[in-house]
Amino acid sequence: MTGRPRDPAVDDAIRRAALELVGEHGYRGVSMEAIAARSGVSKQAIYRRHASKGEVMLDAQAAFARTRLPTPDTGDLREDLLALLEETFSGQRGVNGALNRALAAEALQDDAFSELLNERLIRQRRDAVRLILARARERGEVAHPSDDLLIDLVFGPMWYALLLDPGKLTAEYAATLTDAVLAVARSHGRPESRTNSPTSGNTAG
Amino acid sequence: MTGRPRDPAVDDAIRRAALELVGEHGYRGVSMEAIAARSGVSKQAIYRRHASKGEVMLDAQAAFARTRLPTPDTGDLREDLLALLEETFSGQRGVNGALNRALAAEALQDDAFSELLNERLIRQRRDAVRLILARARERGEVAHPSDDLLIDLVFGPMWYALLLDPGKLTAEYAATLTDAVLAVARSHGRPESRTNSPTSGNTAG
Amino acid sequence: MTGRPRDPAVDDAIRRAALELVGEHGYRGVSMEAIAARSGVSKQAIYRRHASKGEVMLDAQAAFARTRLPTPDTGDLREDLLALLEETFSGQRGVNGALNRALAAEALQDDAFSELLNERLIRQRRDAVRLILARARERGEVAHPSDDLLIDLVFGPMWYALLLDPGKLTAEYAATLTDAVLAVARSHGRPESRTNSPTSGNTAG
Amino acid sequence: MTGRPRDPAVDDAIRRAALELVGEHGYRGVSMEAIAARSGVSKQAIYRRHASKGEVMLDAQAAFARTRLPTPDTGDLREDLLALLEETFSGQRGVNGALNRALAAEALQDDAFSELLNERLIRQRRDAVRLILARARERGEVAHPSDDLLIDLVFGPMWYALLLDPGKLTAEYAATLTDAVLAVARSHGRPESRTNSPTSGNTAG
DNA sequence: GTTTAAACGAGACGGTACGTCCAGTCTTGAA
DNA sequence: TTCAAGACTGGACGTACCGTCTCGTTTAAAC
Repeated sequence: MTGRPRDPAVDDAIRRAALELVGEHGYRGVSMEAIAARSGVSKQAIYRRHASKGEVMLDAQAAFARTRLPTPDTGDLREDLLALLEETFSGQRGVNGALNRALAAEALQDDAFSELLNERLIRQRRDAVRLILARARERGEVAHPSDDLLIDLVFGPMWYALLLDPGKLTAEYAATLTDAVLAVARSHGRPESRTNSPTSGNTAG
Repeated sequence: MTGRPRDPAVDDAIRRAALELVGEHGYRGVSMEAIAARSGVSKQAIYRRHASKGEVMLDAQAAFARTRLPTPDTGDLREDLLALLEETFSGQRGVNGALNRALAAEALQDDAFSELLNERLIRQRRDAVRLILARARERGEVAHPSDDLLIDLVFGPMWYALLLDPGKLTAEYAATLTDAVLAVARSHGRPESRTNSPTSGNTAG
Repeated sequence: MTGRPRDPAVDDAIRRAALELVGEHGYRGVSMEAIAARSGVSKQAIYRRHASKGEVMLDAQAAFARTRLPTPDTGDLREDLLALLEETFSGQRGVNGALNRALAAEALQDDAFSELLNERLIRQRRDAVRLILARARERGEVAHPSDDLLIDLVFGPMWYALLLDPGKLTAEYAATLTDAVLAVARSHGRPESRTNSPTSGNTAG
Repeated sequence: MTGRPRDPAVDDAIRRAALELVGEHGYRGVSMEAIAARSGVSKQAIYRRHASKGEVMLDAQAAFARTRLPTPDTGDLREDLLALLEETFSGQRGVNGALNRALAAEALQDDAFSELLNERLIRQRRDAVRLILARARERGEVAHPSDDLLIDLVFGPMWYALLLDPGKLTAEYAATLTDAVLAVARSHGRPESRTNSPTSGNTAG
């Protein structure tokens, strides 16, 4: 009834092989077959744990990513955001970036996987920003009513860059984007009058 | 030296079959083999034109998209942007949306294809926004120095939504996003003084 | 290290399908693809066993031929040879003959396959004749020093007929050829004196 | 109505390319496509002249072979035969041998081609031997009633060797085979009594 | 200790698609 | 009408993975 317990070394071997192979051949160029061969593990053992290549990769990624995720708290929204963005952007280089792109690719073609990715990776990042915003909101730095939109403005351009030009994710771009998000955060999220009369402020009063 | 010229009817048949099949089985469920069978065209003929399934789809998509692409000119940035976004968002439903997601997935896994996608699809959309921004800038509606950032703020969240939750792309989200972009456009793109005099809040008053 | 053992039923299915298809469409008209389809076996499974269509056919042929191969022992060389030749010639009709011709064709174009054909089919037939000759030699019926030449005289004309006119392989031709081989067997394999004395004709008298 | 006449240079180019390619890649490894490419001639031009690769090769071969074909007339059957066989055997080396094997392969799988091969190549060789035999018969050197059988004994083993072991076609084998044919030629083609009584000669008397 | 049951490697299995090659035909423009 | 060029359909090639299925062996908990 109990049977032989799963060997944790097998899990590790799979993760290790997966990451190596992505580094060498890209996500596309990796097959379950190759992971099995490289890891010295049978295909059966992999399929016992993961339903698809995507899940293998997500597992490998999560095992790595779990360590990080800082939520700076400097008392200043701009500094907090900037720190988070710089950290996040710089993490999109190398194998890690390749893996992220691959996971996104998988999610784009498979709703169930999209769900999974959201749960295991995306949500945590969004929550980190949400926490920063909550603190800033208490300090009166945020006028905009929707955290979610602000978060979209943070990560949307990041994934967009990952899609078209990963090289764009520099510290400079992080700063530019931070300032843009700040501008929105300070706004009320409703169109101001375009007449620009000095009394426009009164409409809110 | 001349040889028999390519038959344009073949190009059309390929495009038509590709779109039909994506509609029926999704991008994943389409194979070059199936496209050839459905279109009554030989695989050779397809490979002569396109290097991969992605290119076939991109070509089919581009042939459709070429017809549209409105650049509203109402004399008001908010209205122009909103119109474009609503139009674009509503175009991400159904087969077209599925196709866009698939193309993005492909681009995420293949740099060469990413390039191609940029050239044939992305650039045109960005240019449409760029034109709208240029007109608004002349009218004094845009203070932010970088068109590119503003454009990133328009399309970044769109692709981000396509990745995680395509259902998010409603007219309402278009409006919310438009206002956010406007807020940034009106800003100077540089952080406001953070000297944090207790009266700083009054500047808005 | 052990792995799942090969399924002998697969071997059989391949052989059966191969023979059926040769009967229906001729060797030329058979493809690996068709063998796989007809046998309900994957192409992989076939290529795991055989490197080419030729090998598949040879295997099928050999599996059949293995059952037969009589070596008559009547105590008389002529009768033994005649029986073997009649049996062999009559076996070159219908599908079997077509198959033999095809195997020969394959061998003519591929040295490695020639080798294989020799090992698996030809050698056994030659050995059958060799055995007959050995017994006859003990009885003093064979003067010619070379078994191999005598065997060549048996099978050479057979393949030659298969090449140019398979219909020639009648019982009558078997008899004629048998007598010719006998004539050589009784000779010493060296030219008789050609001193050409006018009386040399008398030696036969 | 007359149109442009065919360019004989095209015929030559085809033949030349065909022979070159057979030499380089073997008959198997030659395609109409390759012949066209190598010769700088369009596929159309080839198909206008020849119905198949086999016919191209037969044409190329015939253009070469037409020059030779000696029918020695030394006044002695053995010498005539030996000369012919040595000449013929030595001609089966190199490209020529490869071509002959290929033509045979083609004939084995295609009755129409077999016919053609017979007409254009085989018949002439048989006739050469037939002529030699006729002269010998007049000199009383041939007792056997059937020229055709004797000819089969000459060429059968040759093709047989070509099939299984072309290296066998040495001058020595030519001699051995010649002697065997001679033995048959001197026989009556009917089985002698095996009792070997000295009176056996009388049965014919 | 012995059972017992699951995990393990190896690798065969039916499928499906891949991207390539060649056959034989057709279509262009030039000679 | 031929010619070189090259597009065209059709079909098979041999390969690569997929996810599943035996095999024989190993391992640890339950008896």
